[in-house]
Amino acid sequence: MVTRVRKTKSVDRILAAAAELFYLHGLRGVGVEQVIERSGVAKSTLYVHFRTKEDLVAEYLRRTDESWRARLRAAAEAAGPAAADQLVGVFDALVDAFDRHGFFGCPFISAAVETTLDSEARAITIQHTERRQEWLAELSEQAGASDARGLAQQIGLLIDGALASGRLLQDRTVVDGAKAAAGHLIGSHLAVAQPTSVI
Amino acid sequence: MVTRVRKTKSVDRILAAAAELFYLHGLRGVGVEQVIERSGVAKSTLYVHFRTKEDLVAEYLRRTDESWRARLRAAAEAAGPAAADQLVGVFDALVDAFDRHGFFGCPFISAAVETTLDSEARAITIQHTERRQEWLAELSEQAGASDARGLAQQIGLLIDGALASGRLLQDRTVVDGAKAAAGHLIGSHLAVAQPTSVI
DNA sequence: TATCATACGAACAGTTCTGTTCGATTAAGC
DNA sequence: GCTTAATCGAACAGAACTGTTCGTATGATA
Repeated sequence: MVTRVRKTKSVDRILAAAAELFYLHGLRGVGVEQVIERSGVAKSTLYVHFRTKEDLVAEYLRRTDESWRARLRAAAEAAGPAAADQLVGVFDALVDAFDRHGFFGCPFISAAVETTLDSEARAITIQHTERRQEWLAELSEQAGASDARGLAQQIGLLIDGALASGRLLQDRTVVDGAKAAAGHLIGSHLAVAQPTSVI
Repeated sequence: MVTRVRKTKSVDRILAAAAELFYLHGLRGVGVEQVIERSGVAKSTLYVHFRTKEDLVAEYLRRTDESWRARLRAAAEAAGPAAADQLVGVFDALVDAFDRHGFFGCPFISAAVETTLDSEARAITIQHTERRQEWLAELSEQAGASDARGLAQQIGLLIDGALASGRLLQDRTVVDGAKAAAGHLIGSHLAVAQPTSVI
């Protein structure tokens, strides 16, 4: 049992170090040497748990997929019961991320750039995006948008744009701008669905 | 004179090859060896014209800055004389880019991920974005937006989002979605400025 | 024809990176 | 106390990458 605990600790320390480093410097900007130094494990230990660096990257992305979508969901739910409010609330997750540790984008922006077309990493990244979009489309539908997938796509664009620009400019107003834009877009889509409200 | 021509040809061939390769595989995903193989020049020739790989990357980004902004401008002007139409027309540049050679994002999304904070490449990238935003803000002001910088920022988010998502998903509908979203956002901003039009 | 800049090509140095190997060590379970 | 699984550490192999060097070739100009 305790052996199990030790084993888990090693893997977790590796993945925690990898997450920090990959997040800051990108997938290709971090070598396994840096990961082992930061995590404090021996290189041979790392290669016991991960066959290649690619495997490590893939596992890192899998974990990040879940935690990142969980954060988006949590931010949405914190915005209240109305689906329209939740769609706007999603952006509070970006605000939080920015305030917590500067802003280096969600790791999937990096992954979209730094992975080859045929890699497992890219497959995971695409799946992450699709899951996110599916969820945003559900929310959009609950909010009463006539073109739920279209609204979801536009909100997704704002999220990705904020992550990319935020990383580059290190300017938190982009996140606020994204949130405001989302509000406008949701308003536009619902106005079409419920013509009574505006026109 | 002819020596000048030859010299220019070498540099241009190097930069053309670099542009293609960097665009497809990212800055860190391309080695100088690949650049010289593709351009057909000797390695020593490359290092005559560029002191380091970093210098090559910087020059590549400088040229791309100009050509990319020129394309955005051309697409905007092709949309007609009205500033509001031009703001929407900007996205036709993305449509064109997608149709021409698949879609791998503008190189500055890659550069935002793959450059270190203190690099010249990042400085050029930031400057590129600022110039683009300044221009978008001018257009927004001409269109009569009350918060021109705010509108420009939101349009910029859509552009960057489309570039990032488009690269990942290879789906051209994201560009159409971005364009539609821009239309909505411009409408919202102008509605505030000119209350007579909607409410 | 002599000169000068440009480019070539091929070898080489030095670093960094991924991945391997293996004997020594630690600690928990029986 | 013995066994077993996990870890360590340190060396090593092999590849890839950046950057250098230098003798040679080419071609335009004077």
